[in-house]
Amino acid sequence: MKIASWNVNSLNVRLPHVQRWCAQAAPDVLALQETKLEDARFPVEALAQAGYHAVFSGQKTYNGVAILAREPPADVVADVPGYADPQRRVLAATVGGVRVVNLYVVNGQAVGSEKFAYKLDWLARVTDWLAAELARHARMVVLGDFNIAPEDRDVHDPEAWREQILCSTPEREALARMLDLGLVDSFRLFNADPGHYSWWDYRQAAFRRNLGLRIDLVLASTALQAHCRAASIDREPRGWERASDHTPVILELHDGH
DNA sequence: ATGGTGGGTTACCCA
Repeated sequence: MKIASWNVNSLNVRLPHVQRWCAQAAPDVLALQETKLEDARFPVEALAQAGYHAVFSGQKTYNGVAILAREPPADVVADVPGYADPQRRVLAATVGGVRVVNLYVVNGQAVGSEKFAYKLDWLARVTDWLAAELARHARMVVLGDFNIAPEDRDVHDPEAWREQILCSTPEREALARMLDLGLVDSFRLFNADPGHYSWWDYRQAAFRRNLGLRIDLVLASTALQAHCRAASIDREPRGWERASDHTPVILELHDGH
C-alpha cells in the first residue's frame, strides 16, 4: 500500500495537479490539506473518474482536509471528541486495515503569538486523542502538514530558523510527545541526510535554491514500522507551473499492509 | 531590518 500526503494550497486551483500526480504516482491513499473548499464544492465526481473515493472536511477560504482512497474509507471522524474547533484540520478514516489520520497542524504565525498558543493547545489536544485512537487501532498512520520541522537536519538554514516558528523548541517538544505515543517519522527510517524538504516558500526563488523545510510528515505506528518498505518525497510537482508550495510525501508499506 | 509570493476575498487575511 502506498500512502501519501500533500498540502495542495487550494484544491480548486490544484485539482489538475492532483489528477496528474495520482495518475503517475498511483497512491492507494492520498491525504490532502488546505483544500480551502466547502464540502458542497468538493470535486467528488472528478476524483471518482480518477479512480478515488473521497471523504472530506472543509470550510470556505481556510484549512480543509480530505482523504482520497482506492477503496471506500470507513469509520470517518472529522472532529476531536470533546474539542469543539471550528477550523477543519483533522480527518481520520480506516482504509485497507490501516487507520489513517490526516492532520493540518496550525501554522502558529510567530513564536509567542496568540496563534502560537492555539498551535500548542491544538497539538496537545490532538495528541491526547491520538493516544485513544492508537489504543483502538494498532496499525495507524498519522500524516499531513505538521508545520514543524522535527530537527535541524530538516531545515536549510538551522541558525536562521533557530527558535523561529516551525522550528522552535516548544513545537518540537509537542511533536516529540506525539511520537512518544508509539509513532515514528517514516522518512527517517530510510534516509538520515539533511537537504530533503517538503515545503519551499513561494518567495525568493526558494525552490530553485532548495531553501526549504521538511514539515510534511508520515508517522507510522510501532505495529506498522516493520512493514514500512520505503519512504520518500516527490519533488517533481513542486516544479510544475502554478505549483503548491508543498510537495507530496510518501510511505510505502509491504504487500498486504 | 524589511519584504518578497500566492490563494483567497475585497481584509488590520493566512500561509
